Amino acid sequence: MKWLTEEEQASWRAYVHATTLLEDHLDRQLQRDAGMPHMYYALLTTLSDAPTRRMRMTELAQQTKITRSRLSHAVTRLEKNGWIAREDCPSDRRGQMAVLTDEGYAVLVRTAPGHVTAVRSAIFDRLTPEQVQQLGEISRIIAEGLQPEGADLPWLR
Amino acid sequence: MKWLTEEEQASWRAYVHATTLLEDHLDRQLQRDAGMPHMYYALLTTLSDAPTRRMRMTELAQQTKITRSRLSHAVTRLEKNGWIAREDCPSDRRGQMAVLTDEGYAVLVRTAPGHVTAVRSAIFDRLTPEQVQQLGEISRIIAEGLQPEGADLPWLR
DNA sequence: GCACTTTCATTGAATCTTCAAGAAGTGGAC
DNA sequence: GTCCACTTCTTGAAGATTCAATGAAAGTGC
Repeated sequence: MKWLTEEEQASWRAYVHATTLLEDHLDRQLQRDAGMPHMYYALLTTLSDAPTRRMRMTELAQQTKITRSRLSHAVTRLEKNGWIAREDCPSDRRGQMAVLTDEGYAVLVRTAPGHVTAVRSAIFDRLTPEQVQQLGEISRIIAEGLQPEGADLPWLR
Repeated sequence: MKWLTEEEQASWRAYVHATTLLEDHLDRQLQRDAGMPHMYYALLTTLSDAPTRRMRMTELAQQTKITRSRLSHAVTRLEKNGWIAREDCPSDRRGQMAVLTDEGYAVLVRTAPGHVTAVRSAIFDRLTPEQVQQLGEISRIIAEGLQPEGADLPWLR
């Protein structure tokens, strides 16, 4: 059993603090300005990047790294807001498509600038270009290690 | 209004993915092995580092970067587990101390190795020493920017 | 002492997440 | 075609978090 070195402990503590504060900060910013938490906002942006602004539930869950259950609940809520609609999947009768509505897209258009500003001022305005690159690389390594990668293993849970 | 560059976007996406997956992973590991989510575990470890294993509520909230409200609810739950006890603060009658019980300490002793292993294998075993240092530095910069620092400004909320 | 402001900590309601269970469809073996 | 294992998505209940409001004590100015 190998413990953490002093340096590792310090980095770990700093990481936990930073992620806690940042999540809190962005959730609050988006709750105030867009009426939803950050994860819900991420669902909308992910959909908006999809070819026809729609995606299978499972794929949306995979791309946003959340469980299907969580996604189901979230979509139910966003559907009530009129920002997402559900459609049957034409090729698989078990499937559902989540569709970004025009109204949902409008919310995104309206709130994206404020959100980008929040992200910028919390992170990118404070980091050097090298650090931005390092953050990306480190994040990719960590994320990679936590994903089954192995294609069709149970991807999460 | 300045948008994010390609590189910034990529780093941001990777960061969100990594933190989502990691939080999920550690919450699950600790829920399974210690019967509590990561944040609750962090409360116990923070207390265990304190001089007499006790701390004022506000200070505990500050050190763990959470709101007092969240802490109140968490301590209520951990009190039910018998892992934390509340004591009146001798010097300030408004105050409460959260005390790590022997039972709570025992849980920590029993589960710390497994948790450290989980953290190691998810992060530190995958990063070079330089990257560990970079992660710490980047995290400190981000955390610093999100804390009022300004001493007695409303520190959070 | 007295009014006023601030701080400490908690509470309840609404919201969000997790977990386990379950309904329905798919696809392969035979 | 039938059986069986697997995938897709949803659901309800339990637990966690947020937000606004509150009571009580401490500090401040006079």
